[in-house]
Amino acid sequence: MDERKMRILQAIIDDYILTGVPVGSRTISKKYDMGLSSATIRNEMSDLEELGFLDQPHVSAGRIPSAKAYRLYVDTLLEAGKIPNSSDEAIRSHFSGRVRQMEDVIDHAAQVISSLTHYTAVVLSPKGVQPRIQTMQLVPVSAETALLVIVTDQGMVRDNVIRIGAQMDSDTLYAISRTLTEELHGATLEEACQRMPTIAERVSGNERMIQELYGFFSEGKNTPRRGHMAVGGTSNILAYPEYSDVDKARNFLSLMETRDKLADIIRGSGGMSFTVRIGPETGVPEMADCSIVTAAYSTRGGQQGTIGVIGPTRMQYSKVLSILNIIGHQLTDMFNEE
Amino acid sequence: MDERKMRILQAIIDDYILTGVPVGSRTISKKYDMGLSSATIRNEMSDLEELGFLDQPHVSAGRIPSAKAYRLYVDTLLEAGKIPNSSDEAIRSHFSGRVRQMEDVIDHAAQVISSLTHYTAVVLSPKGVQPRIQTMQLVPVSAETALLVIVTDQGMVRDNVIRIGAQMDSDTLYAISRTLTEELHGATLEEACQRMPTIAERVSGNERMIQELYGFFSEGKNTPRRGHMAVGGTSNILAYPEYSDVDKARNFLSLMETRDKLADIIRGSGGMSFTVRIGPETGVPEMADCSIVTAAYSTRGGQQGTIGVIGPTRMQYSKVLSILNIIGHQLTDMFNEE
DNA sequence: GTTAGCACTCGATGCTTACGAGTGCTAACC
DNA sequence: GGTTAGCACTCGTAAGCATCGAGTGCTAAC
Repeated sequence: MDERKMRILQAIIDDYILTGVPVGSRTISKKYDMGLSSATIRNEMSDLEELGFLDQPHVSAGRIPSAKAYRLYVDTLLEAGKIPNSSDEAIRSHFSGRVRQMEDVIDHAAQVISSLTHYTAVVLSPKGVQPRIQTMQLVPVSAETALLVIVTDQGMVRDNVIRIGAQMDSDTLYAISRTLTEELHGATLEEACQRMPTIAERVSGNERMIQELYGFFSEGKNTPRRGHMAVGGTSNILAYPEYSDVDKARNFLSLMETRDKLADIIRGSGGMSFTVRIGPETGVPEMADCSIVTAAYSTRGGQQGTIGVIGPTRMQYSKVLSILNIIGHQLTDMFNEE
Repeated sequence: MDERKMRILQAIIDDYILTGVPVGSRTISKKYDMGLSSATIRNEMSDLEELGFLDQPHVSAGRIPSAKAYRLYVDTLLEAGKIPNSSDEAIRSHFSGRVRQMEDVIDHAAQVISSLTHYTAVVLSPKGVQPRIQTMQLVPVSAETALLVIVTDQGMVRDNVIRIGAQMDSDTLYAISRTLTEELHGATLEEACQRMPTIAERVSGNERMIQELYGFFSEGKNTPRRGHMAVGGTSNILAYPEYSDVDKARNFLSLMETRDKLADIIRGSGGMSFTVRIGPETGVPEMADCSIVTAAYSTRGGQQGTIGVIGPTRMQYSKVLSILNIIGHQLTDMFNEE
């Protein structure tokens, strides 16, 4: 695998990413002036095919890069560490200065990424360390219900309507809230469950509410909540001829709709700062011709969130990596300064 | 337009909805035993075409119902008031008894509707009367930020992180919350804006917070928040041959992604309890071959929410209407009992 | 080692033909 | 007069077939 083969392979990948059409020897020798005739290229291509870097759809078509080729290509990109930070400013301007809910930011990020890349974008809210309760507060809603608001140490907010046994005024609820915060400050949901007996003692005469709280905690602890997830640009994939087959497209799109499965797939990347999974590497049959690129961002407290792009294997990896890099940093900055 | 024509038209529509293939005279005379020969049917079909109820893709194909035919069909359905309540129980069981956030219910409803109908479902949160503030509460989040929770008279919850000028402990925030609730109880967001000067006086020394509150109110009042919207089963449309054309499918899907536009379209139905818009009646070019069926549900306080189904013009109207009817009632019940 | 030349492959394109579903019309029938 | 059998006609679809050309692999000359 000498340097010339490398250059030729590079050219083939570039061309194929651009056009999506199998590329022939003449194209390479003319368009990317290598100073070599098509016949020579042909010989090299034959070698590259033997090495497993190229596939041939059929004899009289050109070659297309194999997953192995993309892998090499991407590894080279990543190793060189040359993820360009082009147009950094332009991208940053997509996020206005207004302080917002984390969820809004996540939704927005998915929009921005998908519209910049023209692929499908997925953004997952941070997750990692078990969140710990910082403050609890009950807000009266109606005679029989109250809103339970929990602020975690990560600054995340979670709320849920619960039934309270009897009508209580705002002050009573506040008093209970203080007690709850006192007892549960710093606790994970799991610990909160265990401490319920103590709570029940201190807040006596509210069995109904205690029960609801318990239900809420244990539900929260058992369903490892995937947190918030935003998906943008699902229809973008249809623009690529790889998915002009309606059945394939439908499979893909319905996968995008089963949020839990999708979240698992995206999270499958582990906590690496960058991950690129190419075609079969994704391990998902519906994504045999897709690649998934993910990047991590983090919030204060070390929780890790994931942003990702799903596109055809012939994806503009370099562009995607650079965009994810910038937006990942952007998000990290935003969540840390808050 | 005698009764026999009506029966024939009915049969044609039924068959076309079922198969999606232009239906010929022989099919009608055989499959739906009318006691008439295909020749007679042919004559009647010719008449029906002249009347504008049938279209002919080309000479040697069968006929397909026109939008006018569907309109007649649906009107008959609706007038007869015979929206069947079949399998009511089965559908109701999809909603468990647990009290939940309105948003969860809405998301869930979209899932249920799309999986029952196999079309695309849209659910919009209630809207109508300007919501009025019932309770306001500030919950400490970090040194510089607090979570502002607003409960409206409809039992809706809205929250937003705001910056507070200085560090304040929970009691201080609670005291301010009480003042805010006192001053703003029963106010719309618009009125809340106007009353800010009074607030500023009573809560002096917190310019930063006052400013943030004002920003929040005026933003909320100006962007007529579309509320929450859930979409389910967008990929279902691809199962119908009408959308096997990739370009068409892409247009449709990207329309489904531009949430604001979609919300406008669905809301375009007004507050009617049932609406059916067929093909061109939708007024949306991307939906020329689609129909939109909507139903209303309501919360205590008379706010109106909308549930809707988007599918091909040859939609199973009767089934869809019945499902929307049941789920609409279901939602109304759920939101009223709370 | 490189390259021109050439036979060969095989999908894509386009044309012709055959088929058949379905129509409209006419004439006979009840 | 409504109904129906019969038949010519239309037109989209599928199948068959020749053609084209992009691209290859191989060989022989440079």
